[in-house]
Amino acid sequence: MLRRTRQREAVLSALLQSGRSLTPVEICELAQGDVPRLNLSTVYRQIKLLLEGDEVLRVDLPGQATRYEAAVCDADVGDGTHHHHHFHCEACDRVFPIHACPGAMDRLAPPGFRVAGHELTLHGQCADCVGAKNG
Amino acid sequence: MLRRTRQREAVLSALLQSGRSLTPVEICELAQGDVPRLNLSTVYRQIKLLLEGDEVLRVDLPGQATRYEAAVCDADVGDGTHHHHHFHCEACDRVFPIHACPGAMDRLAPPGFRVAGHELTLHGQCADCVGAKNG
DNA sequence: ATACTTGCAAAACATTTGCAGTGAG
DNA sequence: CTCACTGCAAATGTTTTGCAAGTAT
Repeated sequence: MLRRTRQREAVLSALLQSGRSLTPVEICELAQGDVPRLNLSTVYRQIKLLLEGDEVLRVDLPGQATRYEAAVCDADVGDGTHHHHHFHCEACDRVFPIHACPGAMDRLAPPGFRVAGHELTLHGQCADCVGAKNG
Repeated sequence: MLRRTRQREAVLSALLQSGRSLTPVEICELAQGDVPRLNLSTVYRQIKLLLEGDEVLRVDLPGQATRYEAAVCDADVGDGTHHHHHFHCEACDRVFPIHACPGAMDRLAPPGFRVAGHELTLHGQCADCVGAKNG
């Protein structure tokens, strides 16, 4: 059975409040705002529990450290689709959710292939980093 | 410039002969059949070079160690664009190149974001596996 | 001969685990 | 009171790097 602990709340809260995907280290640093002595091990243990409970999603971008995000992101569309994509900022290395989708990808696959789903990752610079560079 | 070395051959050869995705450790063990003193560091260095030359594909399955496979793209288009995407077959676990691209992704990013590029991964079942299942 | 490559060891980074102490139920 | 959870340190696993020696061109 699962206990309700401050650490658990802090981890989930960090994920929810950030509104984006976080690495375990980022989660730990954020959550330490609530629980200063929070340990990375505990973050990993909570992530594992939260994954099993489908409260967080694993975000695995090729070549990047594994990140996690709250399963119930902002305003959840009621249409049943959690579908979204990611933007990876090459400057600050943060990952943002993108609630848009070009759709109709199925045509791209070779004939005979059955497309079950897709992942799209944009990369470049986020608004913050574009701003920092130009101004 | 790139030199043609026994280690480079051995790494590529291991990938080609196995016919599947391998972890760096697996590659190293296999390639040591050709070059006994082959080192893991060298495998990683060769992988990096081979990735840049599009001779090898990275296969990143969530929760598993990163694997690599030979990018034996038959008929390679000579139109100057190396841009392509990937299809991951959930049945046979192979990765295929897709020489098509929906394009115009830049609109999907939030305002202020600068999009430098994108990666698209389709997943489902390849023609072989669809055929094997139905017939 | 030149300088890209290699092998080895050690560093850097990511994730897990043992264990004694803490705290939720 | 119990037992799951926590913090810390140390183990494990993955990938990168410094450097002297090796080798393709």
